[in-house]
Amino acid sequence: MATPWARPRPRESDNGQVPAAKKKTTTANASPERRRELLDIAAEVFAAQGYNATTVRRIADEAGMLAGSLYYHFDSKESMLDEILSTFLTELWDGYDAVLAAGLGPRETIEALVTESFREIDRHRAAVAIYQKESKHLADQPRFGYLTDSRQKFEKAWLGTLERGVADGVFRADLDIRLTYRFVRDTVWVAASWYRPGGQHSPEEIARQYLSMVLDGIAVRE
Amino acid sequence: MATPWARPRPRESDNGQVPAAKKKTTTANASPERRRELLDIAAEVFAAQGYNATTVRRIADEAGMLAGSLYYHFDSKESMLDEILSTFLTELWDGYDAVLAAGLGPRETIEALVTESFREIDRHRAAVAIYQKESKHLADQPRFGYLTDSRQKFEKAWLGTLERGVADGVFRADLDIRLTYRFVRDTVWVAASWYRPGGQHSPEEIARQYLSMVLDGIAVRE
Amino acid sequence: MATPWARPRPRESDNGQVPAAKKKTTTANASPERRRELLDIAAEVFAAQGYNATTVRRIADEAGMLAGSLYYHFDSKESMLDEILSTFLTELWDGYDAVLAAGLGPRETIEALVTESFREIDRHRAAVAIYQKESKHLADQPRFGYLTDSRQKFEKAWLGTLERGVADGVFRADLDIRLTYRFVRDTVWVAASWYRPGGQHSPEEIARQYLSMVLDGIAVRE
Amino acid sequence: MATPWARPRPRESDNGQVPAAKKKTTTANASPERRRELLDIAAEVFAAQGYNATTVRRIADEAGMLAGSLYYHFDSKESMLDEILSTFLTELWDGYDAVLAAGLGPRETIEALVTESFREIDRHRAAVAIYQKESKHLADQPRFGYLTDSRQKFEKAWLGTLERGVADGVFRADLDIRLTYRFVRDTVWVAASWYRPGGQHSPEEIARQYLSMVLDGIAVRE
DNA sequence: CATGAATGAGAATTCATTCAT
DNA sequence: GATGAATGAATTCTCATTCAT
Repeated sequence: MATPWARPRPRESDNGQVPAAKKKTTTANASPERRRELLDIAAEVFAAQGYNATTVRRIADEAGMLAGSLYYHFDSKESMLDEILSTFLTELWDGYDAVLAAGLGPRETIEALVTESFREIDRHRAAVAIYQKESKHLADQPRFGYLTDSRQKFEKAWLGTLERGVADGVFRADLDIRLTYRFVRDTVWVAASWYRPGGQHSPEEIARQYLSMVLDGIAVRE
Repeated sequence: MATPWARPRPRESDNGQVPAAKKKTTTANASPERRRELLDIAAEVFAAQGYNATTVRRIADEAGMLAGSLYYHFDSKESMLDEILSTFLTELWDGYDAVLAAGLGPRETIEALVTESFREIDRHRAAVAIYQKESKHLADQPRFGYLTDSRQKFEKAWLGTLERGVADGVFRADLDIRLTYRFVRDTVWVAASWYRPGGQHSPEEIARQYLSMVLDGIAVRE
Repeated sequence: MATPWARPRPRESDNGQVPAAKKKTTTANASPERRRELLDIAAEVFAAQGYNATTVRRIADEAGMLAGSLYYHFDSKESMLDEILSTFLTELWDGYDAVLAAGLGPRETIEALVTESFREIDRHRAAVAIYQKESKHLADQPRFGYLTDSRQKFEKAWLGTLERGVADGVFRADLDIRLTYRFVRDTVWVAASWYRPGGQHSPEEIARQYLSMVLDGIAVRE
Repeated sequence: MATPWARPRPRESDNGQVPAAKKKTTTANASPERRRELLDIAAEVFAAQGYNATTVRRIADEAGMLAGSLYYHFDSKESMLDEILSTFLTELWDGYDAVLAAGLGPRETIEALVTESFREIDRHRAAVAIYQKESKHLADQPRFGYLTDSRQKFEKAWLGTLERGVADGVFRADLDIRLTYRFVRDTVWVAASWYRPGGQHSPEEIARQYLSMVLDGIAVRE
């Protein structure tokens, strides 16, 4: 499902009237499966070493090919990063939008968003880790403007839900609401830095424990 | 005060057997104040752009000198990073050790550690941000082994306190203790990514709100 | 008809001693018409962008195929260039030789050569443009030695005619004869840089005007 | 003297309000003499091999340094080309403008322009040769827009003078005036391809002979 | 202390070319 | 005949670092 914040990134056909021969046949010829494979490899390395510290050669090594060969599939190192992040965000918003459209109460919405977030971390661990580390400075570049768009929509969704919860009396009113927002937000996403798919806890189980802490605190109630 | 985890980092000579002689006597002559100034500038840029993405020229520009001139003050870009991080950790542990030596109860210890952490974030924002972003992959290098040491000591302090709290019945026993540890740890440190010194809340005030959330949760108690 | 200056350019085997065997039987199987088409396309692109700046992919794009597919028809990019130039020169010399064999007077010979030249420009505009831009540095390579041969034969024909004209008293004797040669030669060939076939003037008309200027000058005779 | 067509290419200081440290200290630090030296070398190689076919390493070799070292002096290979061409055009127009401002008759203006052109060829042989070979396709790029500007101003000056000459009855009226323009223009500039400074003829002498041919033709007047 | 001019080891990227299908 | 996927060498450019002045 198309989400409004995701800029349309033309992949295959850009033309329509262009004199045929002009389209840059360069990139994106390859089969989607191979692209996916290579992007998964790249994401893993980016997440582990950081985007800048990752050489194209390293990715190619990991994929069992030569550095130059990657350019048959992708325009540039940056476009790999781009595709990794935008694919992740598209799927994330597919999930979030479904949650937000469900018309749940504030507490249930927060619960559902947290759970959905851990599911995304489970599915896109590498992309999430990259997002955490790189999004801030990438957002400056026009190409990655959608990161800013997403961040804003994200804030609106979470902050709005928290405010609704305070208004409804289900969340404490004595907290700085923006501080609370950051607390909840970070609480969830930082998990990407240590989470390993296939561990002993399912994403849902982790979500449950996190929610328990965030909602009820870690102190024993006297 | 020297802390046990901080390995003695020789500035000039790293060897141990070669008396001296050939060493490039160049570095580290400069006045300590100038060093501090330059390191502060470097830390700011490292934090903003990431260590790898930061060029030595950029730092020099910011300091109003030419890239080569930095090498009068420092051996290398890496040694700047090293000094920034180790200085920060030394001060952090000065504070933590004082807290841990005070013999407080588990809840009070957690409160004191969180408060101390926000004070460190206030004082070393840039260094903390760098630490967050870079420490994981730096820890591989022998030179930055102290990062691993610190991390372990850190885990022992926090995790131990939490366990003591569970045993004492002041923290909930129904939570996965390691998950809880990560939750609290991340909750505090991630703040460095958005915290700006001189904002409307003092570190102590932020600590209080965070503690309130972490300990009691954000949901209203019925 | 084979012209003496055109070295016999073996297509398949360039050696002379190795019988055959290992040769990549690939190339030059294609139908002559397809070859021609592709060479015309290539010539157009070479002329427009320069040989070096032209990628094999660009040519393939323009021909509606993939870069690799060109290698079914040609050994290499260089061999395309080679064939374009040698074909042009072969035809040029067919024309020139006919003129030179006609036994005309110096002035009529010059007129006929100029006219023939404009006809060649009309027919091989792209090849002429390529020749102008690239021949000087290509001439170094053994493969393109025939460019040097052609240039020398060319000089002999034109310079000789001019000298004969001076001796006969139909051309001015007060001019540096080599300077005059270059003047006339360039005067004709540079036209390839702006000439467009199918324009308002026929090659013969352009030749007439050029000749009028070259022979009589642009100033009004008092 | 500043000429209107020459876009102002900021060299040293771009700022004024920019936060100081931001200015890209990268390039153009070097002493003007060294820059000149290197540009002269580069121009020579560009002229001989073509811009595209010239590697940065080749230039560096010729200059006795490593390829990377060139980047202390220049931003890029392209910026070298840019500086070579714009310097040449600036000087050319200094000369042309002086001629055009002198208020001479059409014939004398043409004579002066031709003479000035040969002087420029004498002084900037390499730049002229580069201009001839590369200007057409460079003109597309915005960075080299001034080439188009110059070409237009050039055409206006020469074509206008020719038209004035026809009107005044000093040039023949029976010639296609645009054809004549190209004839004269090319006649002069193509000389750059064979001219070698320090040869047996001075630029003025060559100009005189060329003018004699262009104005009076090469045929003996009966 | 700082500058100016380099070095040299990569880095990303390009491109002609190959070859199995 | 043509495609898809690679290779591998070359190219431009970057940057930490050095060092004589």
